[in-house]
Amino acid sequence: MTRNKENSEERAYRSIVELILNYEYKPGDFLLEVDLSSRLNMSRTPVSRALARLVTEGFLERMKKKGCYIPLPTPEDAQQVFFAREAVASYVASAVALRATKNDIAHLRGVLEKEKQAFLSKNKREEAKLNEAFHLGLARLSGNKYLQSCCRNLFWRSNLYIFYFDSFYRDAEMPQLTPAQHSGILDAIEARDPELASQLMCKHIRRTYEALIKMQ
Amino acid sequence: MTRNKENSEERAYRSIVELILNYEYKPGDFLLEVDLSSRLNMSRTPVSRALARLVTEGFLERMKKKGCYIPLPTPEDAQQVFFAREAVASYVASAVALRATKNDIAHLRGVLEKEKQAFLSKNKREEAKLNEAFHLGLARLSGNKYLQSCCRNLFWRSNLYIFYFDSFYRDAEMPQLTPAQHSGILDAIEARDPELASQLMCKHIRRTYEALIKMQ
DNA sequence: GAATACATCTATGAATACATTTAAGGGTGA
DNA sequence: TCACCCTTAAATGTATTCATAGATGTATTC
Repeated sequence: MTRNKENSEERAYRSIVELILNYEYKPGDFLLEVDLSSRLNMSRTPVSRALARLVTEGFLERMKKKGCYIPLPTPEDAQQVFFAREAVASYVASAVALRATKNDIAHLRGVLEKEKQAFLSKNKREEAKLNEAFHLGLARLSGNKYLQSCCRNLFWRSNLYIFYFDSFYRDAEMPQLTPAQHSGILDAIEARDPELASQLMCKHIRRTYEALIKMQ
Repeated sequence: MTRNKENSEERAYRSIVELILNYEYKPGDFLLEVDLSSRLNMSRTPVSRALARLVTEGFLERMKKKGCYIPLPTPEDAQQVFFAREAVASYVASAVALRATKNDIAHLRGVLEKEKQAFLSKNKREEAKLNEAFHLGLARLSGNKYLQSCCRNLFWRSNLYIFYFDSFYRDAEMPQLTPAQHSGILDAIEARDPELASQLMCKHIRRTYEALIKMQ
């Protein structure tokens, strides 16, 4: 498989996400096209297109003639994001329980193993990455590209909250039972129990949400 | 409420959708930027951006350096789209059952009334429009902008199939129990029965899907 | 002193010119 | 005849330039 060279828009897209994930911008900050284009050594065009994509994906918001910005987290919005995630991710979990091969499951077990280690070593960045790998991995295994893209968008948006609160409450540990919960979901999938998998996923997301609002 | 002037990208977006809905393009056709820009009397820029948006929304697909095109319907893809719609729309229906006001319900009843009339007069274009109004109306009433946008994207994509098959099988009536099914869903919502509403929505979408594949 | 009209500034919106990629077609050699 | 490569044209990708909306500040008038 030849890895095809990515174009500027793609690079812009990835770079912008990376910048956000590295706390270079905080919610409410405007991501200005000229700033970004000079920062990324390219013209405004690909930057502008990348931003537009991030907006339609729900990762950013935009005010006309003002710019794109990282959405300000609000309790209502968080509630909506996590509720939507519950809806989609639980469906995904049940679908995966019906479809996943032994190989798929083994792969996810590997992710969970690394996640546990990251959790023990308190490597939050790595933890977040592996959390994403787990959830988006499941989405991929659903075999449904539409559910996958919904999941992806919702996951990112919800991660915004985790990132945001995490950065302001670094001391306050998220009550991190995440790896254990993930493990339970995967067990249900391995047992080919769609109902249980769906239910556990729902609970998992709800708990994450509840942990979040308690931190506030 | 001052109706704010829409910009070129927006106009391009709406025009392109309109062109597709009027069968000016068929699945597999490339929507070329230059063609569209001359057709819509604007430069390539807003057209290109509108197309990009339609692609990220899943309405169109793109081959690099070749163009954007209306996706070729395949049974597998149809299955995925409708399955995803089931997942999201059923959740929406249950949410609406818990939230809708008398006013909301009255509004939807109005839509259904018109839909019935359109059905009786065999005005397919109008029917499709009102079908959209019903489903996207529900999505809006879910009060969850994320579910709403998922619904919207999935609905449009699924409509592609309805449009496509409809245009090739104009004689073969879709076994149109749609208005009756919509009515049942709305009844369940009015009765504040989220479980039933969700279930009926699921069935409704599945039936639409099954009617579709039978036509093939 | 407040309100309104006007100027200005900044960032995006749009048009245009230029570069690059890639699919496709034709030619060539095995 | 088939496979491979080279050419080329067509469409997008990118840079640049110009236009414009929206916000903010400022002066003028009542």
